Amino acid sequence: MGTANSRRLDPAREQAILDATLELLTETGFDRMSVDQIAKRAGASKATIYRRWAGKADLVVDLICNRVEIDIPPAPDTGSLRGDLLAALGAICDAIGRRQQLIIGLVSAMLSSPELAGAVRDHMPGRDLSGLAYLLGNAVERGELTGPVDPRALFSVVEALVWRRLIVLGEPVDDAFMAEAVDRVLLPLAKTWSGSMGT
Amino acid sequence: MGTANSRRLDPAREQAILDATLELLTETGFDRMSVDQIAKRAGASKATIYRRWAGKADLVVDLICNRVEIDIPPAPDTGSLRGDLLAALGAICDAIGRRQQLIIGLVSAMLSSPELAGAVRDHMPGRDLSGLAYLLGNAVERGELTGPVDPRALFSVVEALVWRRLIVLGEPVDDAFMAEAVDRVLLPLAKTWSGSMGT
Amino acid sequence: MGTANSRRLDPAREQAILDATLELLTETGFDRMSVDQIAKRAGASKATIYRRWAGKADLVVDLICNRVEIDIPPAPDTGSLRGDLLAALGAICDAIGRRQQLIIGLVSAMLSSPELAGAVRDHMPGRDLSGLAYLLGNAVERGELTGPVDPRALFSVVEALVWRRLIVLGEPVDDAFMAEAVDRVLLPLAKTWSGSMGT
Amino acid sequence: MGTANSRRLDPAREQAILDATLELLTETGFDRMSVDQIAKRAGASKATIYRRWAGKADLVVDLICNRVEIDIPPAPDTGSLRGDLLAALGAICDAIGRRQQLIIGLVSAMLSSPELAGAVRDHMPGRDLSGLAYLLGNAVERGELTGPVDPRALFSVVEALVWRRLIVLGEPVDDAFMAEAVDRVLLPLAKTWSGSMGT
DNA sequence: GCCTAAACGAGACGGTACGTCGGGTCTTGAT
DNA sequence: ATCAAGACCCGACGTACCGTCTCGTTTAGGC
Repeated sequence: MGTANSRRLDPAREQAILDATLELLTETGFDRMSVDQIAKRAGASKATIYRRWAGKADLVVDLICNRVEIDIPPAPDTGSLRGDLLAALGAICDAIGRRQQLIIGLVSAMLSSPELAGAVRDHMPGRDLSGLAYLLGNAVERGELTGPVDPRALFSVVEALVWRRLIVLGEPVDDAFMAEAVDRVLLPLAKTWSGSMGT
Repeated sequence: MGTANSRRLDPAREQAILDATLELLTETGFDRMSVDQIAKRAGASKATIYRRWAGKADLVVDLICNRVEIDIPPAPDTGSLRGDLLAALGAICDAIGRRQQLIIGLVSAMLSSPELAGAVRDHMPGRDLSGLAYLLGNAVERGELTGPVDPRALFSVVEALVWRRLIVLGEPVDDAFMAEAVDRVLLPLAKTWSGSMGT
Repeated sequence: MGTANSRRLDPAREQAILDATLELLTETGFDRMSVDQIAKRAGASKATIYRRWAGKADLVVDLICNRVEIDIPPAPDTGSLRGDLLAALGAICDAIGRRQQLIIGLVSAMLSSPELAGAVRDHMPGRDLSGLAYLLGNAVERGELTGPVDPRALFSVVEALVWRRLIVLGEPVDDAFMAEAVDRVLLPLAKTWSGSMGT
Repeated sequence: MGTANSRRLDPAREQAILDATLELLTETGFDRMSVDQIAKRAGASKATIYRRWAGKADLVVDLICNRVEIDIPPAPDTGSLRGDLLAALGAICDAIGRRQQLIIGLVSAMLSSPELAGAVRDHMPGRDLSGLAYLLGNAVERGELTGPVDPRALFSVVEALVWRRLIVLGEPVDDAFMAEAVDRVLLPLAKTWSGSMGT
């Protein structure tokens, strides 16, 4: 019944190792998680791990960049720009909140080695901004915005606010945060940008 | 000949250790820097280090929070809000840019232990925002802003953008970044906020 | 094109493996020689090795006991007992000297597992002592010995002296050694034993 | 109460490690004994072991060469050369028999690395042959030997016979062995040698 | 000017994790 | 059916670092 592939690294082992890493990363964090623990929990051997990844940091980076899907659910359409933004931000924050420990692990790994950080930035796939674009398009149609707004620009601000909240302030991305972010920053910016142009 | 104080921890040793830490942190980063290296370079003993600080992370935190002065030079007054904001942001980015490695070390230390992160947040003193407040006040007087703007709120956005740039993007805080931050984010927000109220 | 026998363990593979083992054993010694190396050099697979032998030690033991013929050339007949003994010992030492590394490997393997050591002792076939017997017989006929001498007993002493030289002293079995062994030990013992009885 | 020496490697730890090594070597043999086991049983850390010795082989060699005294009890004086030789050989075999496992470990270590083997041979202190010399002297006085006999030469033969018994034959050095060794080899040689000269 | 007590450098120590290597088993695809 | 290729588990290896501890020395400050 063995499903092991010969000649090729066995994908089943790979998955077991990634699963174990995910669990341990969530439970104990990056620093306190050892490669031996991962191997033991995955029922794997350390050699099997090092055959695929260069080390703990590399493993975690691969895990988060390529295996864990930061799936942000589809567009919300609540009838108002503010509601849509809140819903979208809520979805993002939800996804992040459930993986807060993971993200901290990722940052730890990136800080461990600059080369790795570069790899993360390259492989971190261009996030799907279609939801945000759709939402902003709706607002234009509704007349809430006078012109198009670049979703990438808006997202970069969202990203900045979320990271500051998590890393610098160390506080959760809760409703209060979201409300303030939308009302004080995102809505004003969207309206301003839509006035001139949407680069 | 020695200037060491008996009965009291010798401040000269402390300084030597902090200096060595600063050097090594800048040269090699947090992870690759070992306490033994610090001790050797400071001509100190590990015991002397551990007599004062709880560990590597604690040492780095203390170094950055209490010893390295993030001195943001005084207000600029260039005649326009945009110029003032650019100048102020430039000063901040300058101070940060010269200590980029340090800041990454600080983040590493904070991620290493949540308790420590809390300590950092508590001791990271409320930054001196008088310069920013002064600058915003001038803009009101000049008529560029229609009402008062909370410097803390504006600073939190600045902070968010800078951190994203450094940690997430891994790019330097250069002129292009500053110009975009001011023109696309800070000025719009300041104007919007000054219109309604100055919370 | 291949000469490989299907359906039966291919003797050619066996020989290639043994050859590679012999080479590596001679070059690097027992400990430093790995099964992977053997496989690679033989152009064989580890599975093929373990299909035939129980392990590294077993392989080496088989190699030395059954494959490498410790061929001691025929009787010399130099006209005197001393000359004959020297010639016979010379032949033995020659055969051993050329395989010194091998023998050390054998001892390593035996020390690795007592069970194996037993196997070696059982399979190390009663060496062909006919040459020695012939030589001793000649000496009796010549009158150099007053009675028969058990060649096995004499050989066991020879064996002991040779092993001590190789393992304990770590010195080669050269002419000086042989001369001393014959003159100081073997000849006296042969003469003594022939006097009383020939057990 | 701590007896630890600062600035210098603590002899107490050294002894604990050597004791543990001795135990494990006797219990499980050289190959099956791991450095981790030694460390655990000694209540020491692997670093402490590697601070002193270059590896497992080096440790074992040092243990046997410099720490375990192969104490051969004093001269016997039984009234006859045969009795004296039997008693002396008995003492040697006793000492060896109780450390058979150790000796096999030593040989394993020596075979592991030729450099080490050299070190052993150099540091293996010139055994105390005064007992044997005394015994042979007594035999001359008694008239059992007609002239002096070199104890070193006789000992080298003893050594050879004992090693062959242990390593090649893998049999214990028991009474039967001793009797045969004395009657068939040692006594004849001693008598022969004493006849001509005692070099 | 001694005497005591603290702080110091030096560095050994127990631990834990690292990344590597070798032995022996097993599966796959090709011959 | 046997083979090469090589992935796999296991467990040992030797190294590095952390944070603790103990030495013997230096340096003040109180007598």
